Order: sequence, then C-alpha cells, then structure tokens
Amino acid sequence: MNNIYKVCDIMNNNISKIIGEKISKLRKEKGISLSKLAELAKISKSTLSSIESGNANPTISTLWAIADALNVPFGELLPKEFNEVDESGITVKLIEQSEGKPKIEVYLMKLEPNSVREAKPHKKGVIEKVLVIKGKMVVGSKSSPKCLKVGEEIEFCGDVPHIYKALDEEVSAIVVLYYFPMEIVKIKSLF
Amino acid sequence: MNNIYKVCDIMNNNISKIIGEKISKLRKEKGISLSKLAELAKISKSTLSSIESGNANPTISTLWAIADALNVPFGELLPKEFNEVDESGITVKLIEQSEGKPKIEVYLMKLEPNSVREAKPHKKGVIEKVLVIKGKMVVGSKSSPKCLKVGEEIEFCGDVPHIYKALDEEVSAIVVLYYFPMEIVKIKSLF
DNA sequence: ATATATTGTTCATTATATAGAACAAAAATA
DNA sequence: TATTTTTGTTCTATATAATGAACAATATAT
Repeated sequence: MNNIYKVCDIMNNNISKIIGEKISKLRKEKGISLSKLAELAKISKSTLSSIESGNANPTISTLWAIADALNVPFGELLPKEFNEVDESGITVKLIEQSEGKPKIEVYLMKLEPNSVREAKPHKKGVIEKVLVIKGKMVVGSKSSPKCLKVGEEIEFCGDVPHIYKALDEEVSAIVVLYYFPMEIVKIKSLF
Repeated sequence: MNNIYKVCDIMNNNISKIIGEKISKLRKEKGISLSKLAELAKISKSTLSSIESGNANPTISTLWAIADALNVPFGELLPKEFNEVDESGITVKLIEQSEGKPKIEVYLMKLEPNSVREAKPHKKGVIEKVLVIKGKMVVGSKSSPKCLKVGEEIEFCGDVPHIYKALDEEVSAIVVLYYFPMEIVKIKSLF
C-alpha cells in the first residue's frame, strides 16, 4: 500500500461521499425508495445502497443510469468544481479563461447578503472589471470603492487592495480579470 | 435531460466514447503525451489508453484524477448539459439568471472560427450586452454590426434581428440580456 | 550509425465494482 | 391480529476496471 493508493482512496472517499449524499437527497425529493430507483436505473439495490452510503467508487455508466432514472442532468450528481471557492458567504466560480493578449479570466461571484471580501492586490497591470447581475454591492479599490446596482459596472486597477461587499440582499456579479499593464479606473452607469 | 443523449448519442456511440474523445482532445491541446498524462493523473497508461479509445467504463475516481491532471473542471469531460445549446459551431451556456428589476440572463457563448449565428428579435425592451473574452467577432443589429476584439463590449436593442459572427479564430464572449424597456445602442472600446 | 528513451497498444493478472441472494425491520395488506 | 410486501443493508459470487509488463514503432540522444 503506497502513497498513490492512499491519496486515491482519500480523494475517492470525498467525491463518493458527496455524490452519494446528492443522489440520496434527490431520490428523497422525488419521493421514491432506494429499491424503486435501483429498479428504474436497472442497477442492483446493493450497488445503489453502497453508492448512497458513500462506500463506493461508481463507474460512469452506473452514475449515468442513476441520473437518467432521477431525470436530472448528470452534473447534478457531482460535487462543486475545484474552481469554485467558498469563503465566508462568497462563492467564486471560474467561467472562462483565455491565454490571449491580454490573458483574461472570467468569474461568477455570488455574495450572500452583507458578506464582505477584502482581496489582496494582484500583480501590477491587472485590470479588473465587475458587472453586477443581481442586487447591490460596494466594490473597487479599498480607498475609494463605489456602490453599484444591477446593470452597472466598474473597472479598476487590481494592483491595490480592493473590496467586495454585498448590501442587504444577495448579489451576483461577473468579474473579469485582464492581465496586462494599464492604469484605468472608471465607473460607468448604464441605466 | 439525459434522455436526449440516450437517444441521440448513447444508443449509437456511448458516453465512454464521448468522454474518451474529450480527454484525447484536451490532452492534445495541452500538448502532452498519453504516457505523461497517465503519470500526472497517477493512473496506468493502459487505463488511459482504453478510456481515450472509448473501450472503457471508467470509475468516477479515475475520471476525477484525469480532469485534475488536465487541470479542467470535471464537467469538461462530460457530454454537454441540457442548458448548453450547440448549433452550427456555436455553444451557448446559461451562467446565471436573476428575476430582479430588470430580469437578467448571463450566457457564455463560444463560437468556432468563422461560425455565424443570426438571431431573431427578442421581445420589445430587451437590451443585450456582449463582452468579448477571446478572439474577434462581429456582433450587433443585423443592419449595423460592429467588430469587437478582446476586452471590448457592445450594447444594443435585442428587439431587432441581430448577428454573431466569429472571425478566423475561436471566440468566447459573455452575453448579458436585460429584460426591460429601453433604447440604447452604443459601443465602447476599452483598450 | 548505434544506443537510449518515449510513444501508444495489447495482454495476463490483480483489484474491485456490480449483481444477486439472504436478512431483519418496517409498512402495507388482509 | 397474522400475512404479505417493501424497506435498506450485508454478505458471497461474478463481472470487469485498473494495473504492470511486454511489445513494436518513433523519436531523441550519443
């Protein structure tokens, strides 16, 4: 038993546990029994039982059959992605990235009401754009943040400490990082 | 849901084939050999070989290890989800939606080189914003579309026929739909 | 040119995911 | 009430996913 197996086992356990819980939750929401779901998915009860209890490492075909039987998209069974970070009520998910000129990263940021994130400076020459999709937030350089509402956007140099703060409702925003040297700080109100 | 794929893909090919092709494609894009990827993912060459060739039914832990080694989110290896529409080289995926005022929908649009999409008018009072993340594209109302490159964005009334056209490289763009009555058409160049 | 390393595939072996039967407990039936 | 059905779990047996070695074909190095 070497390290590789050890690592695999640990990883596997976490994923399996999350998947198992999701399946169990979805099944109960649909109000069907484990036996019934196994029958619908055309897999054995024992297999489904071990998957739901988290002591399994199911194959893709088995999972697919379960998703199909539950009538949910496959991704519904999976844990949150690696690129999805959750800290103190703020979730950041990488949507898209490009290695062009400039290099770009696009994130979907979700903030629970009144949550705050203080971000350390990025490298010199990083421009950050924030476009508010839902709610109201205060965002920008820590020294002079601006209040934005739905549809508004801000751009600022990412190389200084900056802040994201949701007001008293849930907030969604698209955050775009441009990696190249510039110095623009402006705010644009669309509506 | 998955029924669609069951009918369209799985009956003929199968999930394994699709997954195998995706992994192979992603690996070649990264420019690494099968042997190297197997090493990175800490799985055997033979396993990876059979997965890529479509003659396998991998476990979730194996797939997870491969996604991790490729440095892509797990979902990247899977067939497209239900919210992802593919037509003539253009993929549109719903990223986020909000029922606020205005109602907003955010999409990630990916266009293969030289692909074109002509969209029918939305309802009156829909404003559409397009932010280019990668490549160059021609976008806007069909009568007066504009050419945008990375970092540039356009807003236009969605209630007229409009067009999305990639130039000779792959294009990614964030598309935001605002559902409320207004009449703005403007273009803003950031860089 | 020869030697060495790396490519991806195929095979036998090993590890393990799934199936199927047996089981007790809880519901549902009579 | 007693009987039957259905619940989810836990075994053993079987099917198969993953491994590691052997392989020919290329590529790289000496």
